Amino acid sequence: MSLRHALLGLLADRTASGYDLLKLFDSSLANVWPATQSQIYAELNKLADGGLIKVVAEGPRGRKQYALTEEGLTELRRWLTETEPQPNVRSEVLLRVFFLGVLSREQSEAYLAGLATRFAEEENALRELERGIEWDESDLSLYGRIALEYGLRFNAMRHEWAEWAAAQVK
Amino acid sequence: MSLRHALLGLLADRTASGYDLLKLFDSSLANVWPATQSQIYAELNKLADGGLIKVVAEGPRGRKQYALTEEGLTELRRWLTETEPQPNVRSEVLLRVFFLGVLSREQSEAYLAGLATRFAEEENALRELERGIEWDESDLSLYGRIALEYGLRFNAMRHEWAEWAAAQVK
DNA sequence: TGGCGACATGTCAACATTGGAAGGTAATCT
DNA sequence: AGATTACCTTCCAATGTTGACATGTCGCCA
Repeated sequence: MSLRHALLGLLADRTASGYDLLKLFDSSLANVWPATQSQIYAELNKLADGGLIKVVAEGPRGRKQYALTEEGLTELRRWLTETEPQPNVRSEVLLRVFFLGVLSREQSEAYLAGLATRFAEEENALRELERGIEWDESDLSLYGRIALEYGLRFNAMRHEWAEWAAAQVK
Repeated sequence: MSLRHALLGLLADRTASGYDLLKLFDSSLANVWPATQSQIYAELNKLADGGLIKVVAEGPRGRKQYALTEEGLTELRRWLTETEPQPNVRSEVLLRVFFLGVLSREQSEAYLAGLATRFAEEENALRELERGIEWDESDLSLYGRIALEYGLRFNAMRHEWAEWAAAQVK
């Protein structure tokens, strides 16, 4: 379960409430590890119970500001250095490609061409996103940029692949 | 839920038992849409209840040979042409990269270099896989090759990206 | 003929994930 | 002052996913 480590990672940078974290997930982690509000609040309570994070301040409207504890930081480092990431494996797009045989060649080609367009659009959206972010000299900026570069290269690759695939089908 | 459509897709090619499908998932779909035995057998029963597939023969040891029905094929086509694939979004690798700031620069660089190696190895494993498959002129071969090409390009891209990222950190 | 490995299906508990409902407080705008 | 919007948390039902356990049959070969 990576959600707990995602929360620890965000709290390693700065303290935050569940509500803050929810927005962080929607902005910076939306394309990496999406999470819903129910999941986040539930996990925060578990982490607090387990002593990996703690409430450092209570604000208006029942706001609870969480901070990472020593144990939490240790656990985050342990996760990074001592556990293997499980390869990201499910791809609905690829699954569909597998079964294009049930459509006509024309339909398949159109499908793949549509994918190419979509990927190009996503690449552009990421470039927009990149421009909208104020990068500084922090670690989060450095690694955030590296993650974003991954997204850019990923979409460029998929774009080219889809065009190549459409040509193959033809 | 794509599992049901994965099953429909496999049955579009030929009839098969749950056991056959289980092995197909482990071989051809392992890197695209993994599924466990419990999931497969449960879903087959639901699909049969819903009339999307039907038992066409019973063999020894309680073996049930399933085939796609007209409704099943229609549903598979509908899924392909009329529904949007939800973008493949979770990446544990990328999530980890986001939080490399809690490690030292040396550790981070080593981590990224390790990724580069891993991706290169995966690319080689896919090439092995490619050689081991007997490609014919069927649709499944055509689209299977296209899917495999995706994997090859994907790993090449990740390999280069990880090397670039390691250099950035340095 | 006894045993082993492959074949074949079914069931269950636990956890992950989604989406929504519910309930409330503080700040801001008109 | 009243309405709206943003803030903030908790709970729940439904579904997806994993891994393990249970159960039994058939074919082969030593």
